[in-house]
Amino acid sequence: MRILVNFALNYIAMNKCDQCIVRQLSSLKALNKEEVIKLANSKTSYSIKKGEAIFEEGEVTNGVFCIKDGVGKLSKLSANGKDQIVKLVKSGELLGQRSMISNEPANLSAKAIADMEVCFIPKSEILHFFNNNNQFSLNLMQSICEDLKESENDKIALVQKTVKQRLAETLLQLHDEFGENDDKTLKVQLTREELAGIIGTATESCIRLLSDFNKLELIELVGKKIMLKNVRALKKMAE
Amino acid sequence: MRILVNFALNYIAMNKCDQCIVRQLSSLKALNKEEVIKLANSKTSYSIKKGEAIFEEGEVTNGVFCIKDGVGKLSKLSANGKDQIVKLVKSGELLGQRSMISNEPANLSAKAIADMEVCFIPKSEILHFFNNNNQFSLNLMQSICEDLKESENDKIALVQKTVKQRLAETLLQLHDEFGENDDKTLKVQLTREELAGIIGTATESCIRLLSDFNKLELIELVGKKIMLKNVRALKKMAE
DNA sequence: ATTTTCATATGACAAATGTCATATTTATAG
DNA sequence: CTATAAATATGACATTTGTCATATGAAAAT
Repeated sequence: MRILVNFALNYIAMNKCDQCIVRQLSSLKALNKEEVIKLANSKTSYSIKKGEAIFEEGEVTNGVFCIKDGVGKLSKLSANGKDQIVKLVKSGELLGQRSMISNEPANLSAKAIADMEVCFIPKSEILHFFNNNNQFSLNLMQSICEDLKESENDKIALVQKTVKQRLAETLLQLHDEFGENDDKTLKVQLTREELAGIIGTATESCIRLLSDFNKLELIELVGKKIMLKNVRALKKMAE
Repeated sequence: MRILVNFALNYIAMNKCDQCIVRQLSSLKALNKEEVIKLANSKTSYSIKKGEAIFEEGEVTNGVFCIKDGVGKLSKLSANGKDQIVKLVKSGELLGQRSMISNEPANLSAKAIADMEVCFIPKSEILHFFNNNNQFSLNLMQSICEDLKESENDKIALVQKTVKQRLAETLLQLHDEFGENDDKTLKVQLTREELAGIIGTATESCIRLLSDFNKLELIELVGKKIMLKNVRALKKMAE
């Protein structure tokens, strides 16, 4: 009887995580059934409203966050009050891996750009998987390596490209990564300020260039939303 | 007899790597005696003259390089012929970890800034250690996380700080990381062009600012060498 | 020793970008 | 439904930084 109940409970627990998009897309895909059950029993779920923080710069998180749904930004506030966005994160990704591995407080703040559903996995679980599942540790490593490569390339783009080029590049990336709505506008809904934060420029410069792009018919501004009209020309501009 | 010879050979082999600075400072410190012997038997050593490349962007390296001695730069050439330096590396560090883990050709070129002594460790060895030694894999992971954090902070500095601030910051970092000669000048001997490549600006701008710093007595230019004269003021300027 | 080459230095100017002021539109609170 | 606040937009201007020209100094080659 006891065994049967445990089996049922585990079955329910596992299902919660086994079907999850994060399990399918992230390093967690390497976990076996047993590990997924362990995961399902130790995680806690949260809802985060647009604008709210998952964690702030300097906070000790002691675990990682799975993004089940929504979009978030990793950013750092500068002395002059500007928020430099380092990376956008979306469903299927993990958050807070770096600080956890380094044993350091978060270097960046994580905030929701669209309403989010996240799960928290305590550090002890992740380290257990890391030490007992080579494929998981390799996956985790590869995902951090991917972040590093992207960050290095961003760094180079910041120096070697103009703001105009970086805007064109970023619009294309947002389109690629997040897709478009039925009306062909970009699915990620960023304010001009946030977009400026990604390309690393002043909000006014960003708005001005969007206007220019609009006049050149590279894009169309539909209210606050942005529609890409000439992808080929944008690609050319980005180079 | 055979056993004795093997013992002697292993003893010699191990010594080669066991006493090495890279073994003491890098992720390799987690290796046990047996693993060090395995390492010593599979590595190959190279001398690299100042200016020469260890590997070039796009090359498949299939392993990592240990830096026994010297200083190198990781950089990427831009369309307009400028060399953006992403990171400096010095003795005790590993090189090419990211590409190896990601299974990708090198994203950056590695060149010697001062004559270097390096060892090459094949990928198969590193992966073997990664899969069989948890402390090693954790160390490797932490070192990549460290690179990621640094890269993200650099990215933010590029956007939020002026060229002047970045120059001040970089001079202080070079002093911290590489130390000074007997005559108090910076030990890393970079050309103005390379220094410009680190802070991400034009060579002329870099030279001009060094002149300004010189006039303000923040630094002193001793031929091509640089001596920090007012660290406090430089720190203030960097913020 | 002298020529040639390369790194450093500085001036003059142009281009890119940031800042501040101020509309105008859109969203939010009461 | 209006009042208020916030986001978007644009102009005018200042500042920073890059580019090109050219000079000077130092190192390398002949």
